[in-house]
Amino acid sequence: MVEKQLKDRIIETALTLFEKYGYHGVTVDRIVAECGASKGGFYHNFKSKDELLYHIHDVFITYVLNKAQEAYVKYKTPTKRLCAIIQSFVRVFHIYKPHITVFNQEAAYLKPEYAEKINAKREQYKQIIFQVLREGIEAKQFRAEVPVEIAGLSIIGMVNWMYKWYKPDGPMSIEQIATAFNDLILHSLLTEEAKRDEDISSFLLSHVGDE
Amino acid sequence: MVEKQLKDRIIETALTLFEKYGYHGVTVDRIVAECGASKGGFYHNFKSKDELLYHIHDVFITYVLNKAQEAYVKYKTPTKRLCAIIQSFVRVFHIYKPHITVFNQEAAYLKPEYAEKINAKREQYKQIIFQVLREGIEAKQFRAEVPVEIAGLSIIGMVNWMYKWYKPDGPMSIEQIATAFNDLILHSLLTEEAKRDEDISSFLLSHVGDE
DNA sequence: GCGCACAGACCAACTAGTCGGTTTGCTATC
DNA sequence: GATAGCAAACCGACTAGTTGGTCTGTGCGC
Repeated sequence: MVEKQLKDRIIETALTLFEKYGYHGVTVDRIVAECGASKGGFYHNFKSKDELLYHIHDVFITYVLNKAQEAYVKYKTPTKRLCAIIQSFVRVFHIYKPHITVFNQEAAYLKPEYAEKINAKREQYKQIIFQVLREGIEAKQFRAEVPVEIAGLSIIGMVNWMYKWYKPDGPMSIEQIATAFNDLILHSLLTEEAKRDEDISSFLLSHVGDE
Repeated sequence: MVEKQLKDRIIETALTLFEKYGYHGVTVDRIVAECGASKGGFYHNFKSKDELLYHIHDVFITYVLNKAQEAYVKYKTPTKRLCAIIQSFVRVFHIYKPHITVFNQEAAYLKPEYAEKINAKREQYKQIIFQVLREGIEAKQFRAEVPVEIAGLSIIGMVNWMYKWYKPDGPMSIEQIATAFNDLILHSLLTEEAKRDEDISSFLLSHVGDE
């Protein structure tokens, strides 16, 4: 624990390089050179370059899926659940931006056996979002006309897209971004009655009753 | 015009393959084999594999940028402009889905001189969206609290993300998807007054005054 | 008979992965 | 607490296979 293990150093270096140059734009030789390791050290820790790619994917999706499940269990109303899930999703960019970039860019290059595992978790995540949206409509918090699949995929899309523009040292903090997303998303989902609910409208940037 | 030229056949084949296996997952040999051409034929039409990648990027971004500019000129109010731009954006998936997949997945592998040209157009597109959002806030059609950049990037993100899930033979038509997007986006942007405007609320799935 | 469009054998460079060997750290023994 | 023994961690030269790109042609329209 005193020193960073080689495996971690390799992952860290690989992430930085993959994020910038893409999986195929970086050779194993480059990775090991950049972190002062060797070919042998690399293949002692990973079965293949593919396994490293899988590992990066898995760390991120496992983490974010856990966070969503935690948020789902912790809160009891659809609106609160959705906001908590989105907030946790956005927050991940703070720690895992390079992972997410690789996850969104290089998934196509995962070997079938790895892709299968990752896709199963990806699918689970999607289903949680869909579930919350359905519950929200059921509970009359979200508009009945909202198409669950489109709305769910839109949410996933707009947050995931952050990997193209989010800069940790940008003008807005990660919490501000999460709040802005929640405001936009809730405005598009909530029914008029729900917006008038004090408990719910607290997630909005401005309370509709204020004017 | 009587027969499909080799260049077009190469592009078409390359697109199908790139979409499925990624740019680096497909060799030049594979492309030419699959479309009954030869190495010579390929390099007669393209300076390099990179140029083919650039060409695919350019066709799509040029097309979609034109469509956005046309929509902007054709309509005069922010809401109409935004809806028309989004509609045109979504419609592109009907024709250019493989282009868009490659565009979103493989941009990192463009050689610097090509990347520069593409990014300039990409930036232009972003600015049109931002502009319309600013105009909408100015005209009091869109809520003043809406953060222009976040909202703009969200819109671009959610539509672009379609490349991950859109299937031409899915349950919803491209027009239905466009309508659903517009409904979600307008609900998140419009002021309460604007929603009561007959002319504007016609873009919503259900008119708020109906209840 | 000239040049454009294309064919296909060939090449040089690159890269993931291997393999015999060395170092390091831990444990049991005296 | 020195030492021997041993396994895991790590090194780096080497290899086999792959791939973008070249080059010498060849057929064909005008």
